[in-house]
Order: sequence, then C-alpha cells, then structure tokens
Amino acid sequence: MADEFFHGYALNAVDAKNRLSIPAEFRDVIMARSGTKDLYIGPAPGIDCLLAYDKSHAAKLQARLDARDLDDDTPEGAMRATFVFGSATATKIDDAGRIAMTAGLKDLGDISGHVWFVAGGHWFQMWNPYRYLEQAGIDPRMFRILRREMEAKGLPLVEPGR
Amino acid sequence: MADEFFHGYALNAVDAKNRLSIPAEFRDVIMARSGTKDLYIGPAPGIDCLLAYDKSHAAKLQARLDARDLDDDTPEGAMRATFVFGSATATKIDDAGRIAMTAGLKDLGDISGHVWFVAGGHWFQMWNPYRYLEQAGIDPRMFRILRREMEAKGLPLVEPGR
DNA sequence: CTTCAGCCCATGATTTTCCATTGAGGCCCA
DNA sequence: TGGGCCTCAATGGAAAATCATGGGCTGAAG
Repeated sequence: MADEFFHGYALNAVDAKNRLSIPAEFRDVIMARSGTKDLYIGPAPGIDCLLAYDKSHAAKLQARLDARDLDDDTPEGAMRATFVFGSATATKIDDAGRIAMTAGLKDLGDISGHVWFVAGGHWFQMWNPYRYLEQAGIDPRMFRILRREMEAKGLPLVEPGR
Repeated sequence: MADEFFHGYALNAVDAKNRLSIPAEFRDVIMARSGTKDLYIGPAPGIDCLLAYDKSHAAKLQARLDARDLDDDTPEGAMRATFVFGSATATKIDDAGRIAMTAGLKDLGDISGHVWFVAGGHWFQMWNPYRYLEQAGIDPRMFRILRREMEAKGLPLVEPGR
C-alpha cells in the first residue's frame, strides 16, 4: 500500500528546458495523499529552500485561513493569504514524472542545475544542494549522504563561481 | 490543473485598446470554481490594488453582507457595501482570454501599461507593479521575482515620470 | 462622422506532450 | 555466485499545442 507520508531524499537534475523529475517515491505519495498529480511549490518561511506539498496539504492551508473568516477583508488577512497562495506556484506532474521549473521558482529557491529533495512528512523541501551544505543544525550524516550523491552525479563539492 | 484555488503570479500588459489578458492559469481556476467566464473587479479594502474574484466568491461576499445587515445596519455597514459592490465592475473574459480594462478600473487601480497579478486563494489581486514594489510587509523574495519579470518584459524598474 | 467595444484571425515565443535513450538495480537461473 | 535478462526511473530531443499580444473589420452609440 502506498505511503501517507513523504520519506527519504533524492538528487535530480534540471534540464536545459527547465524540467525536473520528481522522485518516483514522492510521486507515489502525492497520488496516495491527494489523488492528483498536482504539486504546489513556494518559499519555505525562514529557510533558504523551496517547500513543496500536495493538494491535500494546500486545502489544509486554505482551511486554516478560512477559519479566521472575515480576515480576507483586512489588509493583514489579505497579506497572509497572498503570502501563502501568491508566492506558491501550482504545477502538474507530467506523464514522465516531471514538472516545469519556472524562472520564478528557480529564482525563489536559488536553484540551477540540480535539486536536493528532502522529505518532511506532510511535505518536502527542494534545495540548491550547496545551500543545504551551508545550513547549520543539520545532522552531519545527511551532509555525508548528499556529498556521496553529488559525487555519484559528477557534481563538484564546492560550488563553481562563488 | 483544474484547481479550486488561485495560486501564483503573473505580469501582463494592457494593450492600446485597453485589453488585458487574464493569466491562463487563473482563467482555468475561474471556470473550475464558478463554471462561468465572469470576473468581478473592485477595490481591495485598505490596500492600494484591485481585487478580482469569480462568481462563486461574489455570492459569498453578498451572503456575508446580508448576514451583517440583519443585525447591524450601521452607516459604516452601508458604506462598506457600496464600497465593495458599488465600485466593483462585472467583466467577462473573451475568447482570447482577455477582459476590457475600462477607464474606471484603470483609475481605481492606478493602472497603466502593465498589471501584476498576485493570487490569494479564493481571489486574486491586480497591482500597478510600481505600487506593489512600494508596499511594505511583503516577502522581499516576491519583490525580486517581480523585478525579474519586469526586466524580462523591458519595463523600467523605476516608474517613469513621477 | 468618429469613437469604442466586440469579433476574428495572425504570429512569435514559450510550454506541454510524446517518444527515444540511458543506466542502475533487481531477479532468475544455470 | 556470477552473468545475463527485465523493469523502471531519470533524462534528452523533436513535434505539437498554448499563450500573450497585435491588428483589422464591423456595427452600435454618441
């Protein structure tokens, strides 16, 4: 049976046409959780990476906003709604298991070349691998895993041109 | 991607005949939510932009006002009703996906040239991009994205003649 | 007349779709 | 236990579809 939570990690490449394969394991979870191939991607509040979630999680976010009802009417409520929905991009996973990385998404996640996927249960993160390696407070074992993946794909361990 | 929530953003141009393309993604959501091509556009309470919503959300706004009128028929309530409905314009998306930006709408939203669309779940905002850049409290990452979009369309980053 | 909204068609650029290739890993069987 | 299939995920490339936008034509309204 398909899993209800995102688990694990992966390192995939963005191609010349800005397409990116979502890890097969994650795709299965997305289908199991939401019944759709829709994937929403936005900034992760306070963290230097992208946050990705399926439709069921998106609905939960909207429900949370709706619970405060009339809040839409106030500038603060509207601001909160546009932060959640305006900065997130709706994407659809195609038949080959890929999404289109728009210029805005690449910019938002400081992404170019490769994406490091890290699961977080109800959602997962998408990192520029070099940003991830600079991050403090992550279990060193994860760094080691990522480094091994990078080597396997021929990625330099030190970011070029920085 | 027939989604029930508005997601994302876009920067489109108003042409010489005052026509404006509604982003295709938003058009799909409008159809999915309301089954019509009707779009209602009015002032956003307390924010320097236009608020746009489909028929299903318009009905919800009306219901909300109705509920208020029953127990609270204050001058402020009436003011609010005329503000929300009196100054809102009903538009219809044409076969090319465009609406007509009347002089009244352009005036209300301080719009000329280009429109910055920002989604908010049940509705979306339409901004003069320069007004958006002046706005406080917005995630700086959104500013960066807008600036990139403006550059991509050859818009000067500083408003001409101001 | 002349201005403007509503249509229809044109077009260049981008995006999506479809099909092909590659390569890693699992599995079976000798 | 090792070698040869088989499957499937990730990736590459070309073709087809879509999008935003421009322009012309035609009535209706002023």
